[in-house]
Amino acid sequence: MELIKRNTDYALRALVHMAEADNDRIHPMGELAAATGAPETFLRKVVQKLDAAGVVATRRGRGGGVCFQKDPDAITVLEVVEAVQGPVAINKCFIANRECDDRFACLIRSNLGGIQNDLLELLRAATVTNLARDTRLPA
Amino acid sequence: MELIKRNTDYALRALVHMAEADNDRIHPMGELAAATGAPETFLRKVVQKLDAAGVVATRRGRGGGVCFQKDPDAITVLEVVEAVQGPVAINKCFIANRECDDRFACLIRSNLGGIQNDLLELLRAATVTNLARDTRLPA
DNA sequence: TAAAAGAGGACTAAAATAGTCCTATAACAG
DNA sequence: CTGTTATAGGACTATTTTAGTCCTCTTTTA
Ligand code: FES
Ligand code: FES
Repeated sequence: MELIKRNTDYALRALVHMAEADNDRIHPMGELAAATGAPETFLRKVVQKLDAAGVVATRRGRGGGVCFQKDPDAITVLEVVEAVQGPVAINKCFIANRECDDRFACLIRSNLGGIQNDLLELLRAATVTNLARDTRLPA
Repeated sequence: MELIKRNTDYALRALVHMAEADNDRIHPMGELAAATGAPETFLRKVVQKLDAAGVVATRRGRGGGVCFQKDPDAITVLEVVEAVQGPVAINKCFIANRECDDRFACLIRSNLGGIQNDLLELLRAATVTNLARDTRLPA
């Protein structure tokens, strides 16, 4: 099982690419598709979601493309994942309030709850800028 | 996206049920199916994997069923998930070594690596016994 | 030795993921 | 004011994963 699906992977690659090719340049989809290895038509859909989430902005027409709407420092991995894939949860019952019948219900749920929170925190702690700089190297 | 799929959910429910109905009793599949709400034929497959992983032991024939092979204190959520669903990863490249072309490859991977480890640690920290006792209540 | 129980493989159904295609709309250059 | 370049967005399809069923076989013990 992978937490990050293809669409989010593409999104992260695109954002990292944009963060590397510094500043406020506008990046046409074609460039992003080439840079990420994603099919352009598919990447479009992904970027549309990032746009809807306010992570990037897009412009149509000649000279159009994609640019950051938020500072890449402030874009967390969690918000990218949620924008592109939808909610992240350790178990179904943390997304919709189903799957719970009286007996097991809240023992498992309440104890997994801690893990759920920690998981989200983990994803919230990493930003696009983090991903774009190799943190393995000494500062 | 849910980290824990139905099969693992059933497995955890069954294990929690066994841990609650204390000691070394042998639990027939029918009982576990009723207790978990899982279709019995499906639960069988799940239990077989727990068996293969050495988490539980099974006995055939009259009076047969399922019992713990490991102390429920020592059974981590991670090992249940891995036994039933297979490997857990934040991204595909942490399972198989694909999906990586030179450019993005290791920046993203190396930085997500930390999250990957933390995630596994999180799942390793919780045991079946933990799940069976409501940790919200004061000690 | 028959009934009760799990083993295991082949199969099917449903849902999520990944991707395509086609038409429309926006921006700008000439 | 029109053609070209670009994204928007919906409908569609293909592939893969998840979930579940079914049937036959073996083990165990009353
Ligand atoms: S809320 Fe999911 S098993 Fe109880
Ligand atoms: S290893 Fe997965 S994107 Fe580089």
